[in-house]
Amino acid sequence: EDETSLFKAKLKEFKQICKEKGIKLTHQRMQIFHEITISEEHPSAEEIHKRLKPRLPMISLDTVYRTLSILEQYGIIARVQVLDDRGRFDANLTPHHHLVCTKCKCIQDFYWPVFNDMELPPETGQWGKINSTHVEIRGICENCMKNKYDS
Amino acid sequence: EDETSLFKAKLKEFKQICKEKGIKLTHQRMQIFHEITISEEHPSAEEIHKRLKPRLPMISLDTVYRTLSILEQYGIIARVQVLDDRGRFDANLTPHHHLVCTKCKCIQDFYWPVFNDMELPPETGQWGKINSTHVEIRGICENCMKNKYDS
DNA sequence: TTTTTATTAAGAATTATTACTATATAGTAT
DNA sequence: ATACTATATAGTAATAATTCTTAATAAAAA
Repeated sequence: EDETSLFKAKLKEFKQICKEKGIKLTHQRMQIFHEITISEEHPSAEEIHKRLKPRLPMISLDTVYRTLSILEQYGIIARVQVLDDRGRFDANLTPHHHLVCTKCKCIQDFYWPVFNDMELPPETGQWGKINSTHVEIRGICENCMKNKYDS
Repeated sequence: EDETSLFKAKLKEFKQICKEKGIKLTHQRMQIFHEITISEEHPSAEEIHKRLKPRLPMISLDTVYRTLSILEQYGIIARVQVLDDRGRFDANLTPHHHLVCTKCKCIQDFYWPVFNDMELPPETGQWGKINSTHVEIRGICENCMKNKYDS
């Protein structure tokens, strides 16, 4: 399918970067990269570790953390830090924004081309070198609104 | 000056809320409230604790955390969570946005009325109840750019 | 294949934050 | 002003997320 080809392209890019940067291409790294790439819900390191456990029973949490940091460092994935929660990761690098539920802490992507094309206010021009611009909307998701009398 | 009168107004609001909510107005709380209100650089709990230490040598870090949580809970201050860093706090509740340096982790406010008045993309309408919309720009601040060969 | 060097697993250490508990204090009634 | 009661505090212990340490292992280079 399309998803698979997208993943293959990403994997190729990943292998390329590893070669360029002299990073060893280990089985664990490939698996972690795969897991983060196919998932949509911005998982945490611990979540990824849990998902890999059945296939890689010996994989350590530290390796997951380390690998995610490296992927982030080389711009292959992005770190999403919202709320007072654990760090979470996102392999979607196309310009997008986040809807964050302050109750269940779910994160949903949304796209906003009109925003992406906007000119930033002049005061930001003197600040330094801008790398990313991102909108974070906080609120309560529909699902939590429905279950407001829970717990 | 103007700053002082602004602080006085905020303090009055704070006292009012304490009275309404049955929260006791302690010396520590007033001092913590003062410190967060006069500071511009979104200090962490630990930073506030450090700043209060000379005046209040016995103040515990736990009290600072607890008080900041209460202030946040009652909407008197806001929590700013960026990067993989500790939580930081902001007494500026007027709609504003953040420039975040990924190197020194400094946070600078900026204002963008044009953005505030924009209509959000339709897909966000179905998501749930929106409480806040905030732009986060990441990059390297001018100061870190200058000192790029440091450390 | 052998050597070199980076990476791994496991668990210890660290850091930010929260919980616990006996004492102290604010707010209120006396 | 004094006493009372509930809440807040300091100090310390506990927890949770993340990073560090080290000996063993695996990938890339020779």
